[in-house]
This record gives sequence, C-alpha cells and structure tokens, in this order.
Amino acid sequence: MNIYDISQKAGVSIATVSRVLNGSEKVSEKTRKKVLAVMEENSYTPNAFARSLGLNSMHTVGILCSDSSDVYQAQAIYYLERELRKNSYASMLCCTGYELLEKQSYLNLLLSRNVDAVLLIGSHFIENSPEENRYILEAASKIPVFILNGELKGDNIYSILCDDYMALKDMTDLVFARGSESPIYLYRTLNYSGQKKIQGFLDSCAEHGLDISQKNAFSAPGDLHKACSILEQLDADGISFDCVLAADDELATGAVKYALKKHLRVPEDFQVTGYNNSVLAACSTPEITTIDNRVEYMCVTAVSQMMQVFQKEIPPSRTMFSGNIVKKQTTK
Amino acid sequence: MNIYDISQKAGVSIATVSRVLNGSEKVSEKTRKKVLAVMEENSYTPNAFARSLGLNSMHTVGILCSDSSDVYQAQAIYYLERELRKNSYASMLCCTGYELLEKQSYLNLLLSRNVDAVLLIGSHFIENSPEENRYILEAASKIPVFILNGELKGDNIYSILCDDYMALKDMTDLVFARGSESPIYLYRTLNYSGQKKIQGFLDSCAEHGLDISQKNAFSAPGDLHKACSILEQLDADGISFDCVLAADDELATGAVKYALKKHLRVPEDFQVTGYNNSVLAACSTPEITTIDNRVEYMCVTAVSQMMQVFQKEIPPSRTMFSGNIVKKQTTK
DNA sequence: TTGTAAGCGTTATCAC
DNA sequence: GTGATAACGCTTACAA
Repeated sequence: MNIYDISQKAGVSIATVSRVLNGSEKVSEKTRKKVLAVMEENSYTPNAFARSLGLNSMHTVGILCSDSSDVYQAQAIYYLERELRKNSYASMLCCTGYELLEKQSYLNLLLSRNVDAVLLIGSHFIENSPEENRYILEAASKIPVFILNGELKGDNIYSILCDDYMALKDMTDLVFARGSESPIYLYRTLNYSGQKKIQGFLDSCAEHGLDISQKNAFSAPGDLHKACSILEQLDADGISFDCVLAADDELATGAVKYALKKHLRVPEDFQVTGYNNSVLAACSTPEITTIDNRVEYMCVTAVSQMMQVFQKEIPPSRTMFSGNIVKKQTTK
Repeated sequence: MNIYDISQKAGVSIATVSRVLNGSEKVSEKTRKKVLAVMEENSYTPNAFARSLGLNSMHTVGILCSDSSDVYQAQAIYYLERELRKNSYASMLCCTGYELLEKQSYLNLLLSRNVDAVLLIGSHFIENSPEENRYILEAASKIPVFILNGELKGDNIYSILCDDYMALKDMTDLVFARGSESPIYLYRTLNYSGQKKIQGFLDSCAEHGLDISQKNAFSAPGDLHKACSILEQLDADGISFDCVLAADDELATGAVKYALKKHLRVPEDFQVTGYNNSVLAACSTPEITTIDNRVEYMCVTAVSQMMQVFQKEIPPSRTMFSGNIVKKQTTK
C-alpha cells in the first residue's frame, strides 16, 4: 500500500495525499478527511525509506557512548532517548569502547547512516591532543555534534557540562572542614573531566596547606575490588590517609569496603565521597556522600539545544551547570 | 557526489559502480580497481537512504526495553548492540516505560521505521492476557521478534530465556540446606519471569514442609530503601523470617540494609540472596549471593539466531538456559 | 486548493 | 562483464 494506491482510492493526486501526510495547510478540510479516512481504512503507513530519501533525513540522532552498561552512561542514555522521542526523533545507539580507532569508526558509521546529529556521552571522547579530536571536528562539519561532560571548541559543536572542578573543590573543602587532615584522591582516568576533578582536589589541598609535592592522588583502574585492594596496598606502603575522595561512585564503594575491612569508623575516623549520585552510592552501608552532576538536566538541555539548532537558532556553544553535593553517611 | 558522478569519472555505467559497491563477482579486476580509485579520490559514501529504499532495509534492529537505566537492562543493551554491530546491524533504542499503551505505540514506531527485526528486553513485555500481547503477534507478522527473558508463542517469535523457576528453586533449596527455617520471598512484579521465580520459591518451600498457606512472599515495588522499610514493617507486624530471597539484586541490597540496621549477623543468623549477578550484588558488604542468569550468553544467542532468521534458516522458537548460583557472602 | 511531473540515489532486471 | 533503464515511494516546485 503506497501513496499511489491511497491517492487513487481517495480520488485525488499523490501530491494531495502527501500534503495530508505532512499536515500541510493547503488542503481543504473535506479532502483531508476523505484522504485520512482512506488511509485509516487501509491502515496505510508511509514508507520511511522513501520519506528519508525525499527529505534527506530520517529524524534520527546518533548516541555514542563508550559503555552503555556503565550506570552513569546508562542514565544519560535513558534521558536522552526520552527527550529525543518527545521531539519525535529516534535514537541510534553505538557503544564504542575506549579505543580511539573504534570511536572514529563508529562515528563515521553513524555519519554514513545520515543521522541528523550526534550526541557524545562522556568525556572519554575528548582526547588531549587536538590531532586525535579531529574526527569530531570533521563530523561537525556535516552535522551538529553535542558533547556531554566534555568540551571541544569548534564550529557546530556544543558542549554541555558539569563544573567538575568546582564540585570536587567544594567536596574537598567540605572534608577538610569536617576534620580530614590527609585526604587522598582516587581516579580512573585523566580524561577531560578527570583533569578538572583532580585539579579541584589539588587546589583545595594547596589552599588547606597540604604539601602537594607529596603524592596524594592515585590511579585505580578496574572494579571496586581493585580499588579496595589498591587502598590496602597504599596502607601497606605506609601512606596514611583519613579520607578517600573518589572520581566515581564505584571507586567510592571500593573505599567503603576498604574501611569496613579495616574496621575504621565511617565517617568518624574515615570519610569517603563519590561522584555521580548513582544507585551505587545508595547501595553501600553507610551510604556514600556523592555529587549529583545533573545528568537529567544536562540531557534535557542537550536535546533542547539540538532542536534549536535544527530550527536554525544558535544555542551557546558551551553550557555549564554546577554540581550538587548530596550529603549522605560517609562524611561528617 | 553520487553514483552518477562516480560512474562518469570512472568511465563506466552506474550499474557497474553499484556492483563494485556491493562486492559483486561480475566485475573485472581492472574495472573494480578503477572505480574504487575514483571513489577513494572523491571520498564518496553511498547514500544510505537511497540504499534503504532500493533494498527495503536499513540493516537496523529495534531494541525495546522498559528502562535502559536499569542495571540489568543496560547490560543486555550493551551486549546486544555489540553483537548486532559485529554483524553490521545498527541498533535503534526505545525505552517504553511500563505502560501497555506506551509499549504498543513504541513498537509501532519501530515498525513504521522499517526495522529489520525487534528485540524485546525483559519479561515486562509479556502480559498475562493474550489480548494484551496481540500487538506483539501483529509485529511478528511483519518482522521477526525476539524476546529476552520472556516467552510468547507465535509465528516468527523467538524466546530466549533463563530458567528462572529452577534458579529460584535451587536457591531456595540452598538456603534451606544451610539452615534457614523461615525464608521469605521479595518481588517487584509478577510478570512472566516473576511468576516463574515465585513458583520456584513456593515449590521449594512446600517440599521442605513449610505451610505455604501462610503467606511468605511479599511485593516490594520501589527502590532499595522501600524494600528495607517493608521488611521492617513485616518484622513489626510480627512476621518472623531468617532469610530473604529477592527477585533482583536491588531488593536484596535493601534486605542487607535491613539486616545491618537490625544488627543481625549475616549470614549466620540471616541469609540474603539476589538475582541477576549485577554490580549491585558486589556493592554491598557483605556481598550478596546471587544468580547469574547469563545475560551475555542470552544476548549472543539472540543475535545469532536473528542472523539465522535473516538467512532463512529457522532457529528454535524457544531457547532456555539454566542460571548459575554465584555464591558470595550472604549465604552460609 | 489541487494536479503534474521532476527529482532523490540507489538496486535490479534485462539485453548485449 | 557491462550498460540502459525501470523500479523503489516519497517530496516539492511549478502549473493550473
């Protein structure tokens, strides 16, 4: 059943059918009703492919993430899909993993499928060397690119981010205020937002008179058990710390495990903070003080700005929200 | 830059260009090279829309889930996307929520976009009344439908599931064997797999001589805190229990919180088990004994069967894997 | 307000 | 092997 069949049965031309289909004003109420009736009767659905070809758009947006099963990214995907759907855009999901080459090829894949725009979730997509970010700029020369939690300057690129620097600085200030004397920072990677976070931590330490030539930030790639054992190792190495500020809630969960294992009283003798305000922060007992970096807000904003771009309006190329400390039980 | 431009520059017809594009055998090596060179020079990419129109396929599969931010579903999405991508299919993601009407309209949406097949994640999609499942059957009349963790009989419908009945029966048998005398079961909903689980629990109880006219399975909709407070309420109501078998890891996490709050010794005096073997089971201290229901395995199988269907082979309409008990610290 | 007809960029079916 | 040419089902000037 195609547009010709409908036009014939309704006794009009295909152009009129098309107009009805696209809600054109220039159709008499009578004709419209007639056509709609025929469509209904024959339960006609327009062919999406032919439509795309004519319009050169499929009303589809690509969502690129490194790992959709990561609790944080999964949240973002959920909100993005919801907002896109509200605006009748479909979501094409691609999980790239963490290799640059993969990311490039996936982005190209989305481009070759002619998506209307691309959303990059997470700062994993922004590399340190400009050369390695070129593929994003190239993509932006064709379609608008939105980056969540990462920043890249360029035409047709829009960054929506949380002020990770301030969030971690505030959090570190907090634990100092609550009596911590030797906090350490635990991170997974030093990507774009990772660098902001650690800088916030270090600046706060400096302001509180800590000797930051003394190393107090440690890399902890891997899962929460790994994080826990890394802390045990630090302890065994004679490094003393009374607080762990973690770059995400999973690492923080590992820190809580460490504290429980060592029979440290939390938060009295040992404080822990996380990041992301994910379900993981609520799973531990005691529950972990964490930072709400406004995923939902960021996602809603990203999609809304995207719609603006589609309507030839120009949203700000950079939008930054402040995070919120969500005080729970692992800080005094 | 389209196929005509290329054909002209290469001095061949568009048919030949198309053949090269599609890797046809019937092109001389010389011509192929010539054409490929011209394509390369002009960095030509075929138009996906025109292609779809001709082939009546976009090489795209729809993934329907109720909530992509749910840890379990997020995992499934990750594996499915990965497997589909391996077979060079793209994934269109839709999160439907839990309302029947929404689910129907989303499925229709995917259909109207002419996806090549549909994957339904989770038993949330299967209702108790056949009438409410009709929309799935209708979809199956157009494209193959794959259901993960749910079962529906019908042409062109393939169910891949975990033996939830057996898993919960074995788990209940286990806690009985380890000394539990009054286990209770905590569930979220009684959808398809929910019913299997509770039946496994009840059958084991009966076999162990428990009076199952006495209610010992309770609904706990909501988050882990809600689950915790429901248990407190049960306790306050004078219902005694020495073990909580939960329908998922989040509920189990709530049960652990309850036990810690009550200063019950886990697992000596109080046992807890979860379901899904998600990261949540590892977050609690003590870590939660849970059931690995083989998400990855199920996803790999689903996609592989889908590819078979695309090649006109006929995979089994129902594939069931057994779950695995993953013993951790909340059972003796 | 409606209809005609020319695209859109492929694939696929024929001949040659 | 290769080349015309007709689909594919829609959108959209342009005419009427």
